[in-house]
Amino acid sequence: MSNREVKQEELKTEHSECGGKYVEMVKKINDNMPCEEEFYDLSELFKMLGDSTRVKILYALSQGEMCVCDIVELLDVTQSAVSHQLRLLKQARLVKYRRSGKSAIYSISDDHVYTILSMGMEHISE
Amino acid sequence: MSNREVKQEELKTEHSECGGKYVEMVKKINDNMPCEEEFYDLSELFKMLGDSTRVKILYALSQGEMCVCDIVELLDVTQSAVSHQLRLLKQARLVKYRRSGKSAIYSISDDHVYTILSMGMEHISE
DNA sequence: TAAACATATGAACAATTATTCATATGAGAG
DNA sequence: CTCTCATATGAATAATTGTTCATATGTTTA
Repeated sequence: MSNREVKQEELKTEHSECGGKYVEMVKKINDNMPCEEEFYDLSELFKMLGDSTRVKILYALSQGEMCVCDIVELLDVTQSAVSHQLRLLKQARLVKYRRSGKSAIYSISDDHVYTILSMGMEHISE
Repeated sequence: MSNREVKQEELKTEHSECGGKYVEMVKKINDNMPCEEEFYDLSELFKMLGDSTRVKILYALSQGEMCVCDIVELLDVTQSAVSHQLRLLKQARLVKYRRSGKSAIYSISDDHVYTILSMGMEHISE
């Protein structure tokens, strides 16, 4: 018996008495709940945006590709800190990079990132 | 002399030699950088979405308002944990609530939240 | 008013995480 | 090959944060 089935069983038999008004809805939602992994990935994505250094980096890169030393200069952050954060962003596939001589040129890896950022900015200015 | 002006001064005089290719662009971006507070607020917003319990709660509420015990049942989380997280979400104005008898009915506070969530879900399924 | 239920909250603990410092790697210039 | 610049990385530290447990608050019902 899967976890989901167990959960439904509980829904049928053990729903608290708090109202009952929502029992049906809850049952329905439960049937269509994204799986654990999906929620995990989603929260990991937002976690990446949930740090002001990283958000600054992403904002900068959203204006165009640039190398690490540009970012260091633009923001008020150590080279080491920027590099560490870029590694995380790269792992999360939010940015990509290429080497060019001594420099490493970073850029936003796809348009979704930019859209999410804009949504966020729109939201905080209401 | 403001911080921003100092920054620009540095840009003119101390830009690393790494390329120079981006100096002009960096200068331009620097002039239009959102302020520290804006970045802070933005990252705080995403931080709220950067936890799988909270994301689950928000997803549930995106399907319709419900009381705490519904959420507890739907997700696999303690009542206490849910309550703590709801407080944070409320503080961040991502959810609102009203009392109805013994229950507290929570709901998403505005459509932006839903949009950002959807964007995120779209992104992770590429 | 007492009992039962729904929710909230404070304190403690464990886990995660961002930054710093020191140093390593990589790449071009001389 | 050596020096210098650009970037990366490991270890240590400090701070933040999510959950749990115990208990408090608030609301209805008997």
